[in-house]
Amino acid sequence: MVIVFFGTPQFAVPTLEALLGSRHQVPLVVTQPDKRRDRGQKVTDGPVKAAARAHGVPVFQPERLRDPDVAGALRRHAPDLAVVAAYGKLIPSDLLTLPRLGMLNVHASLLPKYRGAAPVHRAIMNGEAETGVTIMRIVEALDAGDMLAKSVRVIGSDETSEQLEQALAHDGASLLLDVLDQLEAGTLRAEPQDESASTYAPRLRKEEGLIDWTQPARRIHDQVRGLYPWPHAYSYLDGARLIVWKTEVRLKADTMSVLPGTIVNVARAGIEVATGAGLIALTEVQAEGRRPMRTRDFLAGRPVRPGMKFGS
RNA sequence: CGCGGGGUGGAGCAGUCCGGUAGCUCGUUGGGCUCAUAACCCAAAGGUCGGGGGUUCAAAUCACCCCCCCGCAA
Repeated sequence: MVIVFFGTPQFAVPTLEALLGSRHQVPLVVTQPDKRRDRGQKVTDGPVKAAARAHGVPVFQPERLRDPDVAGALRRHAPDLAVVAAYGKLIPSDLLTLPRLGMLNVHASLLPKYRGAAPVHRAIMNGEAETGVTIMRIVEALDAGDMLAKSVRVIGSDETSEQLEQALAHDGASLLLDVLDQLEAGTLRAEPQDESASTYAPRLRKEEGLIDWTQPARRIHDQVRGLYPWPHAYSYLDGARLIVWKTEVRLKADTMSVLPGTIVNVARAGIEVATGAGLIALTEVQAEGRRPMRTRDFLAGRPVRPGMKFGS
């Protein structure tokens, strides 16, 4: 089949590469316009753009999908199908029917749960035990199309969004190839989503990284790994912001009298902080202007003592 | 030219404003103590102070240029 690919971030790359390595043809990759990012406002290629160029596939970066030349550009390739993986914007309805067989989406959740932009991060932050990938048809409503295939994946108790997302990206890539086989064989079965069971996983905001120490240790741990590596969890110590990269939940019940956010023990293995329920040990942190480092190293040059308190 | 922070033995930091023997915590190596240890005691090795030229009797420290790292913002 001739397949046009839509995608932008790292999550989409395995799917793109799976298609490029398959018997299908990908004549065009559509990705978000380059943005100035990083300090110095440099313009750098996004992951999908870089991957497409590395494979010599033409890249199309329309400012707006509603622009008339977009449909024309797609039509020129007479696609049988379009595959979307984390493109970053809604596809206008008049484009959905442009490919002969419509458009499919690789979504990183077990739909109808976690529709939206940040399904992986939200699943971890909510302490889910498992999640997965769903291949669905794209319809006008966000992530509401009929489901064609699913794969389930267990979430490790210390797994980060970065690790989980990468794993799901590969699950999704191979699952998509299966679906394409079934599509061609005519054996595909579509299952409608149960609207009443749907939940929404909105885009992450920076402020969600601020740690609320009155939350239970388990929940803070989920927040830290869910927001890893972006936008990351943080707090304030001695008036300076401290990014928290890695934590461990400590099951100690003898510190209930200490105010949440108070450092109760300083050890090489981690700075133990009182929370709303239990202790949490900070094992990898990053101070302002510094690189991320193990707590052991952080402590070598800083006067951190029990009794000090994190602000929020 | 988007804003700001930083680059000092292997790691993390102090010293820089007010130039003049490079320091702290840890690690490493050797020795000691101990039933034992991530503990403790003694000793040692290890540094072109990011790079370059400049000012000076003298530069980690002052002025200038460059490189690299980090956060914010996007």
